[in-house]
Amino acid sequence: MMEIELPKMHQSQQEMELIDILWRQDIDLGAGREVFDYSHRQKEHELQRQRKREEEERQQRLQEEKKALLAQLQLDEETGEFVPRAPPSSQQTATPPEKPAVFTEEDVGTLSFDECMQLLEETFPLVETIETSAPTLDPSVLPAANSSPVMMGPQPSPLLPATPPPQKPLPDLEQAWMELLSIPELQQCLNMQMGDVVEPQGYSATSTSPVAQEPNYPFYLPKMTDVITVPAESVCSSGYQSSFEGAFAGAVPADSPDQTTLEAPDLNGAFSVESFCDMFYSDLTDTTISHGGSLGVGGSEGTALAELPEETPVKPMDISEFTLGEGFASKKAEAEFPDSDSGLSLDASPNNGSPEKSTFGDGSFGFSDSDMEEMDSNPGSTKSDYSETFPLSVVAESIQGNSGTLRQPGSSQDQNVGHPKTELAEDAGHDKPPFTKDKHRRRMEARLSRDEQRAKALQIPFSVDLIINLPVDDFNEMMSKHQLNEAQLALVRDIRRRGKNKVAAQNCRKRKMESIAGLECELDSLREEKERLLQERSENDSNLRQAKKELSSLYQEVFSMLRDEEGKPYSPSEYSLQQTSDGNVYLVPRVKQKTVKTRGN
DNA sequence: TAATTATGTCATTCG
DNA sequence: ACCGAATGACATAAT
Repeated sequence: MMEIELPKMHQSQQEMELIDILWRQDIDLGAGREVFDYSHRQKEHELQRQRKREEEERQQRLQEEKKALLAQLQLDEETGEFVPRAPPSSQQTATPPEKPAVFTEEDVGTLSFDECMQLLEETFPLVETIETSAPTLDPSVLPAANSSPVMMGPQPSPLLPATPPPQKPLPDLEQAWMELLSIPELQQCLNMQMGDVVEPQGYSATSTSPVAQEPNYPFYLPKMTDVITVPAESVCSSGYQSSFEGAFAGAVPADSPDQTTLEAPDLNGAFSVESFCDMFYSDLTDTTISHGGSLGVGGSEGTALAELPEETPVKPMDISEFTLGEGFASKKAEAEFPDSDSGLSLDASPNNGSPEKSTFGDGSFGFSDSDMEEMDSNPGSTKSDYSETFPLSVVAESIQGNSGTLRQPGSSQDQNVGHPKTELAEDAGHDKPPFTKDKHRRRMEARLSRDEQRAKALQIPFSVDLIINLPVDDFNEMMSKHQLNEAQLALVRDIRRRGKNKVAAQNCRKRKMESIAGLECELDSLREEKERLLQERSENDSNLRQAKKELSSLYQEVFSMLRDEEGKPYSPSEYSLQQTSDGNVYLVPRVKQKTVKTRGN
């Protein structure tokens, strides 16, 4: 997108690096590096071809050797780190050797790959051994489930189940496999290898390192450049094959109907990436999804596989995304924000002319902050220009911090791995409007970095963060150390003011919300108290009524017991009983107010 | 398309 | 008087 133009505009090394980063992200979208730097890419292609050839040769040698003696394969592979790597170009080839490489490195004392192979050969007839590869998949799952939890790794599991059922039902082979598996040593060997294979992938999926592409070869960690250079096909193959090949070299080939008769070594060499992918995906598409593994997702888009390789190398984190195919576009978007840091490029419109920006970038101090504002406010063009002009992010100082946070989007991808299915479903749907949320994010990011853009435009030598967060003294000191023109000073002051005010506004709103929440809470408590008091009052009223009632009955009882000198009862209308503070009760005439002392307490 | 929400910014006030 | 924080009001973008 926007970034594409950058290289042309800025040739500084730093920017080139940034471009690289962007490209890695954009690669997901399907943007070829050539877009950014054609010559560079060509070089990479050449390198790739060379590597491919080398690896192919190596693989051939290995195969021959393997035929002769598997044991040697181990040694060879270990010595040659690239052997495992071979899969990228001709993925298949590496499969058998890979196991040994991984296995042998870590397990010296345990059963060697060669031994395992021998066991297999013993168990199965020569020709079938190869065919068994397909059935192997089925059994492969079993051992994993039984003994090693590692097997549960997202990638292997989906693969395994997918291949076996559709390809070939070979009951005999399965039985044989079961028998083989029953051998504890073999189990151990397989498990370990699976573990090796799976774990790295799982790890890689989350990590940003390119390793993800090459899960099978933990030792082989291609540099970013290497990864990029790897041809799309090679990557694709490596990504997938490596995942299970390590565990069951023969399995994959077996899937392909044509190659059933081939021997394991041949298979490796003969296998073309495309065929492999086709076979694989055709199967996977149906079955894998349930696994939720990244691979399963990929299955949805079998056709896209060819494209995968290109994109995958750049994005280490998601093997799962392979399958997405179209979904890549969306992923691109995600990836973009992260790095695009300023995310300025987001709004970039095709129309945007870079030239104007260049003037900007030159640091035309002419425009003040207010001017900048106007430009920002300007709907399409100006803003986009901005973004284009400084897509790469802010000042070098701030870059690190920002980029760190921004890259977390990578984490988002990681999440994708976690929930590939949903993501994929969404992504796969639309190629053209790949991201709505992305847009939002981008804009948000662009917004955040507005001041950063301005700072970049005026070539402010400080990071925005620094400008905003530095204590007054330090800030003044920093300013004094640099000679800034008026526009720069004004901008720095504005940035600091706005930045602080922004934080203050956020705090203020936060406080306000908290205050509201507190008031609501207080309101609730007051309501509760009111309720309680009302209930209490009603209880008191009822008690009071009861007391009055009892008192009245007592009064009447006492009063009725009183008699005058003649032994007649007093009339309640003429007398009443009253108790004084001292506790004495008197019979008081109601009218005359004449008191007669009846008795004392 | 209008209403709502979130956020940034400015102007002003307060300590 | 100055500075920074706090806050009301407004603008803008997104939902």
